[in-house]
Amino acid sequence: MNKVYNHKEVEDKIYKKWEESGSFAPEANPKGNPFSIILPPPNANAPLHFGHAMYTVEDILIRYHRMKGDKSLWLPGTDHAGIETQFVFEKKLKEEGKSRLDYDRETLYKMIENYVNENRGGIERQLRRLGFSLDWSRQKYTLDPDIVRLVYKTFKKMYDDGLIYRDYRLVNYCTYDGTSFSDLEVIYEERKNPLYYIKYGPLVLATTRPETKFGDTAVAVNPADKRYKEYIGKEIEIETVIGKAKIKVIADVFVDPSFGTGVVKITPAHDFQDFDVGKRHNLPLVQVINYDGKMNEKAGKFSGLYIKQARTEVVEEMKKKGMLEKIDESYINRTPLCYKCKNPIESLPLEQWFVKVEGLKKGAIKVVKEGKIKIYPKNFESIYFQWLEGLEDWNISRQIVWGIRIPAWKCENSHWIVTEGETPKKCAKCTSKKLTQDTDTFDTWFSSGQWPYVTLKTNYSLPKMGFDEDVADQVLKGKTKTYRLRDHNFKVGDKVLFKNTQTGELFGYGIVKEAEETIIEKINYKDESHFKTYKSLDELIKALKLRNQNAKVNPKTKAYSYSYEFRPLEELENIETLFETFYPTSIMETAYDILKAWVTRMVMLGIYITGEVPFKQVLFHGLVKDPYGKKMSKSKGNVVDPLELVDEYGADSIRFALIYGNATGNDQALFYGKLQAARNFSNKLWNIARFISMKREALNPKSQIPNSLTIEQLNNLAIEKVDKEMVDKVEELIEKTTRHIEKFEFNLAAEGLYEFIWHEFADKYIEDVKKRINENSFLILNSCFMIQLALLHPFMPFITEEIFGKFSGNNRLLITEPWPLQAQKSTEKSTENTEN
RNA sequence: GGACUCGUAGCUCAGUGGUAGAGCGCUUCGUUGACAUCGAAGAGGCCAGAGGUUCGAUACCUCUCGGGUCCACCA
Repeated sequence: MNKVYNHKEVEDKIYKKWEESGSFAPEANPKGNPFSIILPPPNANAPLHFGHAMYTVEDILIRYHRMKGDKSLWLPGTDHAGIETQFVFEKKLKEEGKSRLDYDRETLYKMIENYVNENRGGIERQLRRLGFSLDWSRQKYTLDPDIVRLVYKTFKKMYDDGLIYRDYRLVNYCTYDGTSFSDLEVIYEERKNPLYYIKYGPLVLATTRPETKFGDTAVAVNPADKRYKEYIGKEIEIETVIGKAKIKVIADVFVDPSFGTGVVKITPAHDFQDFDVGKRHNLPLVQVINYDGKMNEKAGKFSGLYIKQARTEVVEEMKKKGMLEKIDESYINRTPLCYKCKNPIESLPLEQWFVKVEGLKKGAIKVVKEGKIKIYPKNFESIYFQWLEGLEDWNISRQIVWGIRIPAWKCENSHWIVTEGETPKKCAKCTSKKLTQDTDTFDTWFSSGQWPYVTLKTNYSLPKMGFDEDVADQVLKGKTKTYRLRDHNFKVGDKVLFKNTQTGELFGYGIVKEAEETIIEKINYKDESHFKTYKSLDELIKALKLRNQNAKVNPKTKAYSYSYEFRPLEELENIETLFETFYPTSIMETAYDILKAWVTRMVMLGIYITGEVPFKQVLFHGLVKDPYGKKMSKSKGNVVDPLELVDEYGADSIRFALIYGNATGNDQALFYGKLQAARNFSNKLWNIARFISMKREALNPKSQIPNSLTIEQLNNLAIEKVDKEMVDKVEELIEKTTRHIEKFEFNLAAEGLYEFIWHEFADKYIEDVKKRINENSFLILNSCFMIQLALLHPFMPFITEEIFGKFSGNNRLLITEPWPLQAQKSTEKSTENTEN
């Protein structure tokens, strides 16, 4: 062993070992209680940023439960991130001097698809480097055909249940990006917007939007406002920049008499509040701004001008005609902006699909109130409730191509036909065959809001067998074939899924018709390996003798031959999926900043589709800021690639540093000192291991010294007072670490381990035992350390696994070793306690 | 306007109803075999301020001040 621990020599090797052992899949503990976490899917369009390293919390939980013997599933996936991705891509196009309008829908989609696919592999590599024990065989992507099919189904069901409706309403519309947005995607900024006092016949009103004047269908005053009492309900004659007009004066309580002059113009087509007022008073909707951000023909001679230009020119004209009483140039208000491009968001009337949230949100509130979902840290509960209580119907239409296209068609008579994805032949109402599909796609959160359900529902619990393209083709043609496999031990009648090795797509399943155990020989020939099968070991030896080779047969050369009866893909839907075992998932662990956009939607949709909550617990972690405490963002250029730091400090140190000294749910700034401390800690571990292995050799190089003993065995072994105390303290450490992990106090668990291993075990105990080491004290020393390694494994998996491997020497892996237990309290002792 | 959160050592942050903790930094000392990515010893805090509850508050409650975040959205 080297004096200094070198993570670079260890990490990739260990990760490969884990993967090859199949430990990441729930099959590692097939009989345990199910425990599952779905990875919050990162956006597929970009590499991970440092904040994603906080997934460490999930890995800690998964590794802990796996060691406890639970059937543990951590399911990875990526999200197509509709608007985010298309926005990034369009920016790229713009840099190349092009625009999305240069391409038709299909071409643009393909281009974005290619762009995204380039990044997806990178994300996977990053997650592996951080040591995350994700079950890669279950990986999912929001645009996988089987996922999309389920999303369609949900939409259809909601439509049939009356939970989805189409409505002509105001939406937040970005005329620059050409799409509408949900309320969550609008940001506000304080801006100086001059307040114009305009003469409206006998009245004067104040507005920041004089250019929308052409869309006014009323002016409003407060019913209690004595100044304007005489005008209420009457029509007044006004002068406008495009001639004389008449307009109604209405009374509505929403008008604040103290603002401006106490008179408001009502433009139902371009203001959310006015839209509501318009509904209350039956006012017509006059749209004067088009979706391209220009004034339309209703604006007379100003039509064709962009909003900003139109405003300037309208004001000029008003000045000329003496229609302006005054301008308050210093007026500041909060202007709605597009969260992506920062251009002003317009309120425009548009026909869209909406989700009726009333019932859904009540259900989502109820399950948390009833404790069916528990939220940690607890204070996020109030944010959850607050958001849901104020939630209004959810606009799920997006006018972009990147995403899941809405499976709805409109016939020539404007009837809508919603399907589960298939193209309808004719309209059900008027039998018209002239149908056009809605060009919009779903809001990304509509699909990711179903993530726990769809990922588990499209993953089958049967084992998967990969087949090459040509073999797959043969199987598809219905030929029964025999295949040789090394890793499985099936019986006749077992079912196996067939997967295309190249594309990863499932193409059917097979039932084992014949199964035979064989011996295989691996022959390396010109960089390629071939396998030869023999019926028995004797036959193999005979063959080798013929070739004048020595018969060195590895026990792993056992193989199994099977022939399958092929069954088609369509039948897959009737096969048991992971859903049955793992839904509801155990914990949803994510950054708190997507509580509203994602967590609430998963709860609403999860309950709606499955009748059950999608997860039993929600655990929030904080954000990782840059070293100055500022939020990391691409535009600021302070984003840190986790791989850079993994290279420098090792994955274990990154993981440990993120957990240590940070209370669950709190933000933290990236702090290099802490990374260094964590790296020093791993070196400390390494040198403890080095010391112990040196002593092992010095004591008795040949004899079999057991690797690990339980606390009970150690209790019987410890004679010296220091040893006894050490065993007691280790037992206490087991209790403490377990308790802290169970309570999601990962920082306390990590701090406890750090403190104990370094300052108790190394600084004191080893220093003491050094002078008096013998076989007995060595056993205690060694076993206590093995227990500490196991406790530390979820936090620092690589180095603990590496040391464990060096000590145990056999094929056991720490990742699937049992979690250390305290000594069983003897009945005698516990009666004593109760008597006291 | 509403909600949440933070204020503890020089810096970054844990923590607890009962003598105040870690990492980094700082001071002094230590080179023989686990480790200088180390060890030993040490300096450094009226735990933002005020009031209340309590035998006792840094912790619980109220208010004030000062950071941060989120929501609503102003014509």
